[in-house]
Amino acid sequence: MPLLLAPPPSAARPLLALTFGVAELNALLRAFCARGRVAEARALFHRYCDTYPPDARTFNTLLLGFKEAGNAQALDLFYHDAVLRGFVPDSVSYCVRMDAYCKKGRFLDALDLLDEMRKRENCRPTLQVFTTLIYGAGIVRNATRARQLFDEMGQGGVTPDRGAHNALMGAYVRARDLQSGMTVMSEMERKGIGLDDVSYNTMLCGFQRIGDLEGIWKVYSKMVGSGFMPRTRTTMLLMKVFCENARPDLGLELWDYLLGKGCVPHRHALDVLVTGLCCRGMVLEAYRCFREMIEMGMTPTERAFRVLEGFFKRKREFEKLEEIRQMMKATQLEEHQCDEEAA
DNA sequence: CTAGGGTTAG
Repeated sequence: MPLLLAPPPSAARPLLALTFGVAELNALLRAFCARGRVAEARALFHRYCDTYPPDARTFNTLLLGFKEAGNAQALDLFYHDAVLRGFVPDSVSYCVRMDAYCKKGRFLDALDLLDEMRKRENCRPTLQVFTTLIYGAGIVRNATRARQLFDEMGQGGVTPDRGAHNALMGAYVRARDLQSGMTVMSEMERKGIGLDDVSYNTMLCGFQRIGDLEGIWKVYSKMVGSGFMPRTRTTMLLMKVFCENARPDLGLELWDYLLGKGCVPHRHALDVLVTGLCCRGMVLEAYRCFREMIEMGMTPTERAFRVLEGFFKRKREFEKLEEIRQMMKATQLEEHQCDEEAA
């Protein structure tokens, strides 16, 4: 769709002229960038930059837009053009550019920017800047450098937070040093920095990749022990690992844990669990979970239904077969009614 | 909502 550039609010409409300024322009640019329409954002910028003199936020918003679009080249072009217009980059500008480089594996280029920003009066490396670089070191599998940056941050008076620890942990995991990753995790606990879904997911992913079920179990036990509620991604990872390694009993345990906490697992978690349980002959347990999902007011996927249906047929459990068919029909009907009410 | 940390292997 072609971009329609409306003329700026004219003097004949003073109310609009008063309420639209650089802050509104920035919000507009952000809205376009957030939808991946950064080219249009840039066009808007060029169209209005004379009417509403841009501030640092304007430039940084566009830099961020290019970064999120994965377009490091356009980002560089825009950046240098902005500098020619008199833009003075701040910590945020540097951070965004560094992150764009890091995500492209250009860690050394990002480090050059660190040197450059240190020479400037108006900015210092911030928590986000260090975290970005630690992450960047991890991308190029340089865990040693990641650690150095982490220590350097503390010496520079910037206290590493949960995100910085997670970035360091991720760097160790990428470098296949799971042991050091676990040490970081313990450090976080010792310092009273709570672990979050990113922390758990980082380590679990690492152990999964090298096929270390013991490691998975260690992290999982830690998670359950502290009463943490995993988010969808982590739940799915655990469910798959358990069920695909002939341990649907552990998957069932996870299921019960989540329900015990009042959490409603994702529908696909049930797919994996039902399949895993049925394949190990635990059809009644699969049926129980299927029922529980319906009792929570959710409709299992067609896939979960088909799997369970198939096993009941095979076992000639015609009563149960009929029961789940009815349950499925009832919830689908209910959903339909909800849709209609919403419409 | 102007910035950082997780997903993916062959």
